[in-house]
Amino acid sequence: MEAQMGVLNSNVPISCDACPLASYTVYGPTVCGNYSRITNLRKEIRLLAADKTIVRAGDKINLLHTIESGWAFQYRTLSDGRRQILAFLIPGDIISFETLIWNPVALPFAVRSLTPVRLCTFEAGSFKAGLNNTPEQTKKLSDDFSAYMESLYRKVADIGRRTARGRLAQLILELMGRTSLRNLGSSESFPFPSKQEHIADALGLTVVYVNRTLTNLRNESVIDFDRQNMRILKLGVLRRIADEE
Amino acid sequence: MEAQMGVLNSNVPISCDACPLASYTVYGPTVCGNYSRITNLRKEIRLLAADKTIVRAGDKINLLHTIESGWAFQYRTLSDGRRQILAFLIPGDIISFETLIWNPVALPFAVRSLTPVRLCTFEAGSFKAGLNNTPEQTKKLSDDFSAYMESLYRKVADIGRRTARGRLAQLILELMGRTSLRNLGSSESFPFPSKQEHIADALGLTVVYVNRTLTNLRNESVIDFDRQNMRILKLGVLRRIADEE
DNA sequence: CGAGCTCTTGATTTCTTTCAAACCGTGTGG
DNA sequence: CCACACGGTTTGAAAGAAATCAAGAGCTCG
Repeated sequence: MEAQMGVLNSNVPISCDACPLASYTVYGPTVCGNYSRITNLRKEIRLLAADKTIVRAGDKINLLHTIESGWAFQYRTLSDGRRQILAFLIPGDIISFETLIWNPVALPFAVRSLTPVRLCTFEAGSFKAGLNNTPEQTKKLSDDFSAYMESLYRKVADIGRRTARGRLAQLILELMGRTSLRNLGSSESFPFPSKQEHIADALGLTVVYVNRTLTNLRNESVIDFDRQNMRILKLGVLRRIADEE
Repeated sequence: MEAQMGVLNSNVPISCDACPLASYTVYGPTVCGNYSRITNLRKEIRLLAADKTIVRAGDKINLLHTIESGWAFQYRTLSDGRRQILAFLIPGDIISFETLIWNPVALPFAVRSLTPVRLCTFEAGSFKAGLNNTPEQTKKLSDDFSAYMESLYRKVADIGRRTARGRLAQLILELMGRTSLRNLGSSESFPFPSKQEHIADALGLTVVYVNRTLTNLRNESVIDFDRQNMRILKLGVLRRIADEE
């Protein structure tokens, strides 16, 4: 299964300089110049099955997790159980930016594995201290944080103002872009291991309606998909839908 | 009009230690111990009429604004003009947290005045340098940022998962809480100078439907309101609606 | 006093949900 | 190796929530 995610299939920790994802992480620049600092700071590698809690909402975490393989997602639940997914996390992502900026914080969301995941865990304090303050490192941190905020704000606008088709198109394009940047997929096809239920929870829709909308797009040959992959057949059309609907 | 907001009605800049809102700002602790530092850092006071642009989306701002009186709001617009309000800003709020954390950033949202506003503007660089790093100051920054993020995440979940009544109740309670913390209102009544159109844009609804929902709650005697104020008549009921719907 | 907003209400349409059932692939046990 | 159970997907029919269209009422400000 991990092999399907295209990263690693062994349980043996590797040093960060051998990690194909290292350069994409928040600490990428630090790893490049000085990888042993990071490797030494790593506390452990955690292996988790699919659909397991990684952190709970309200936790005061002093650990910092990076995803080495597999997908996870941040979410909140309402008192009656309705769930809203705030973001999907893919290999190279950090579980919680807020912990990096100010710790310890009571997390405003929970995080759960979507597929089996391998997590690199660090202790927040020493980790932050270990981030050398090169201009590159600072910029990387800033850029990653900005991108995260940007996608969060966009999400509010999308959910608030777009139709189901538009939201879906936005989500597909966002994940296409993010997987592509990390060499996990291309603009034609990328891994998308989530169930339609997760898509629904991410877009503020019901599973049934997500299915209908997805099926529409498939019937129009805009996209094609199965349990594990999303294929974009007409990128232009998808972009138009994402922009206009 | 500014008098209605309960703060100031003169154009004359005052020193921060005389400002009734100073202790609520991000630099509150710094002002308390050392207000002259902040007052000296202040570049100018800007006066703006209602419905004027404060910053544009994409701007790389190196100025940092704090609201001294009046309301403003952060928003994004889609390509076809649909608008989503991301947050209302009230006296004591900072226009853009991101600028405080990492600058200069291309702003992921625009900000516009809702009522006439008085802004205290600072240069971002010197301002950040001027924030002395007392534990209190650090904590205040951290707390404010956490609260901001929390309300952002909650907004995603609310818009994605709640019914119109639930969203409205959430918004009213949030603003009740925030104005109350700053002595701008109470749990019974607080200033709420926005048009129903803004409420609609904040909740991802249409004006017409906001009006109907608002009218419902008024008919049920849960709230009462006019152009400038919101009154909560049955706090318990409102809380229940906010929680369950 | 009139022009122009904003708010309010009614009628209708569209989008999305809900409920229900069938379908499909996969893994499991006999 | 087949039957069955299970979780996820798909489809249909009907109900419900929210949007749209349209017009009138009420303020506010020049």
